[in-house]
Amino acid sequence: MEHFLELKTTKIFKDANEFECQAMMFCFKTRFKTFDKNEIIVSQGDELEYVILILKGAAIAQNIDSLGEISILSQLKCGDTYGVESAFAGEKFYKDNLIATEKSLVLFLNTHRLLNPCPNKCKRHDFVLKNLMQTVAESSMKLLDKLYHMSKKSTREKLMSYFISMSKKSNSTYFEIPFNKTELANYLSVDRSAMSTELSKMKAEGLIDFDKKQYHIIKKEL
Amino acid sequence: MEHFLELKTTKIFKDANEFECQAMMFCFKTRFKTFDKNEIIVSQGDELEYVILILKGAAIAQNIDSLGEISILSQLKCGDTYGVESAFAGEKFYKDNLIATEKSLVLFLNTHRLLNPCPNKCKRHDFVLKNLMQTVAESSMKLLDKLYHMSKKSTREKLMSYFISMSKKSNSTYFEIPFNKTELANYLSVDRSAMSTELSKMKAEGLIDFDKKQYHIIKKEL
DNA sequence: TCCTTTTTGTTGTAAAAACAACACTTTTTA
DNA sequence: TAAAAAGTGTTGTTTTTACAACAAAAAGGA
Repeated sequence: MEHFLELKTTKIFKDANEFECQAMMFCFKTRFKTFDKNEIIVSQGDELEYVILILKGAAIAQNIDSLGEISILSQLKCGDTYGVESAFAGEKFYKDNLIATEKSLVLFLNTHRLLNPCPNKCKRHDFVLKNLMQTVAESSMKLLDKLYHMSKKSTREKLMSYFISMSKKSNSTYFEIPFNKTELANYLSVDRSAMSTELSKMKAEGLIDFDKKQYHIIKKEL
Repeated sequence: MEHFLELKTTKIFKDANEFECQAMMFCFKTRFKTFDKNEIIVSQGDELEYVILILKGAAIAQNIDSLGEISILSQLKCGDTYGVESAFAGEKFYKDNLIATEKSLVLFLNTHRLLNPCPNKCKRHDFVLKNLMQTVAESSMKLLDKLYHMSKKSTREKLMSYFISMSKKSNSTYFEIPFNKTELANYLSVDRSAMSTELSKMKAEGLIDFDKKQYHIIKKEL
């Protein structure tokens, strides 16, 4: 089957064998399509007919607000989906432009077929739904985490909140974060240079230590 | 059937008739329980065995971090659920204390029964899952909205971003918001008095007008 | 109705963050 | 490997925000 290897690595289809995948491609009226760098995968405001699954490459979701300002809301990697929440929430249109940031292979899954009972009663359909549910739930919890850090007043508190949560996840005061400094500042919605200054202060005060993406919480204080 | 009227008003069970509800109470190993004001419904760190559905009353989810600081993460009303995202994401423990803020009636639904195929193959089980999926997706989109507003740098931008989004939802420059000023400040994570000052300025500059919870965008500018 | 509580707007001050500009380092890629 | 690009830390300045304290208005309860 075409692209089975890529499907197998995604959270959504990880449980299914080649035959089942093949069958589900019909269930979900899927189609594969490749996009070049900077090509638009879906456009903000277009009818939400398909949920998107990135199989190769990467993409960004960018939103243009009514003041004309562009903001990048998320970065999608292999295995990531776009539009699932919107589809399940009953939205009719895409909320963002989805743009390939490199040559990408994308799978389109028909939202109607996804949301409604499978006409073929295929066994694996329920697993896919459960997997989708899991990814939605996980992304929701990630949003909650981010919100929790961002709701802190000062940059230092935002940083500490994030570090403590990362420290908990790795069960150690030593941990690695998935961001460089610039990305961390974006994640926490603070000015990069101001954050850099604060990090240096915290290091000087002996609260934390860090090198590249490696961090160490020494004292849990503010 | 006991408490059918309350169940019927929730998003989760809205599709089901009394007989089906009755059947599902067995499927999900549910139990009803009443709580007095300030009683703890579930405790942070306890095993996540049940998803909670508030049928009467109200509750708050409060989180105590490792610095001992308490923060209120959400306020639950009738029909609201707690723990669904955690359950579907495979979390093992409750992330917060859930505390009744008034005399409340609560339904507990067994997470294992919810997540796995129904042994009774009851017809409505899938609808409940779909409804749950919808509520999770909707709450996820609400979080995204909030995050979008909060990521703006200045208080004025946060306010404008929120107002524009509320205006879009009601298809009018006149709209009502679900918050009083204090609650709005909490929602946007800004200081109430600073926000009050900013609102007054915006009114004086002729950008917006407001009275109580009624707002009007006059000019979409900053 | 009156009294109490909550909500709201205002002000001044202190603290913090954004911003801009720069040098230096690391990473990428041609 | 050299050149270009991206990332990082530092500084000083300006702007914004948080904080605190208060009075007035509105809402709720007895």
